[in-house]
Amino acid sequence: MREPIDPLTLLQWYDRHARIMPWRVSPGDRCAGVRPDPYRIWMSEVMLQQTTVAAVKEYFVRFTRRWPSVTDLAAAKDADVMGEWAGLGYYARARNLLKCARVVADEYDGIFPDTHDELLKLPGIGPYTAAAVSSIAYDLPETVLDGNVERVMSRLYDVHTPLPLSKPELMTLAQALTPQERAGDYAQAVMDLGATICTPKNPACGLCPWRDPCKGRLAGTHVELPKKVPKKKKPIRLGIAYIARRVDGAYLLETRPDKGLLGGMLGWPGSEWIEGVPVEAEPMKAQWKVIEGEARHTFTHFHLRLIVKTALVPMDRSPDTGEFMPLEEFRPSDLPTVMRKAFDLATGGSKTTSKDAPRSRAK
DNA sequence: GAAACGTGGCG
DNA sequence: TCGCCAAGTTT
Repeated sequence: MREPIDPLTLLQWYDRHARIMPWRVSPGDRCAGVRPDPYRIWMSEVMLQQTTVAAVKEYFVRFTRRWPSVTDLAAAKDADVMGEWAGLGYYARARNLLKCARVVADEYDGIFPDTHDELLKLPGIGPYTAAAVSSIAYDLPETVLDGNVERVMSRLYDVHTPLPLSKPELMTLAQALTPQERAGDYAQAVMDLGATICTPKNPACGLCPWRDPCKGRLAGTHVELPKKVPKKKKPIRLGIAYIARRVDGAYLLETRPDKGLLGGMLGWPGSEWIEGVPVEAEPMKAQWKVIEGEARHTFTHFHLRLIVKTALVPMDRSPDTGEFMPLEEFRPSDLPTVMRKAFDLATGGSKTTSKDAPRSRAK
């Protein structure tokens, strides 16, 4: 061991190579005394849970423009927050985001707590996010252990124990490296390293500030680390979605229950999604017509093939399930992606991806 | 500890 | 087409 693994080496790399993000205070500005806004750090960290930076950026800008402070967010309507989150996935995050904002506004005077333990009590904040907010927003020497840090530590110390069994060991190693000074920049630096240099495939070891002391690279095993327990294969489920349009243009929609898949989101009424043949579940009496093709979508633990049926219904008939939403209140972008795919199939392939179009009237 | 929980990009 | 992966948390 000729050369110790030094956090300062990484900080120097970060000073030159830090990525620019809408929520980030660059190391230069940080040095000049600029402090990050804990509200923005918290929001970015929740959005970044299991989600790529590229996907998050747009949502982050949109959310913080619409709700600039935690008290603004706490006062928002549930449906507005869920609609704004639509498309980002893992919708329990949006429900917990709002819950957390209301707790911070009501019980913490609108100020996020700074300690790991206190942050951990808040909805939607687990060990990673608590450490991220504590270190990045408040510069306390907490250690973040996300997928990037797991990969970097596994390679740096040539850990062959598979995840998630190796987590405690990786945490110990990561904590030992965490500096007392510049803890926030250091946390972001390890994650930037993992995201841009120490990548899952084709790591750019030639550019790595920790190239020389890296035990995995020395052993030649780095590319196969971290080891992971094999994943299960995804079954295929089938379902039917019903898209009813009233003659005045209103669509029949339902708000899904808070628990479970797509909880709290807007969606088309439909059958259960099961591995066998789905049972018809028409939300109202009508001339239902099958649309040719199917909407395909993959969730975390199953593939879905969704048959879509449509109907045009008169004004004087009420549904058994769901409610008609006036055309001027309906934005396809408020739907989770699978529901938007069903809508696109029903309306003839025109893609509806933009959140830019405002509701034609607010009320 | 295991399973549930979304989505899009990439090889 | 398909599996892997991305700044995890909750139950």
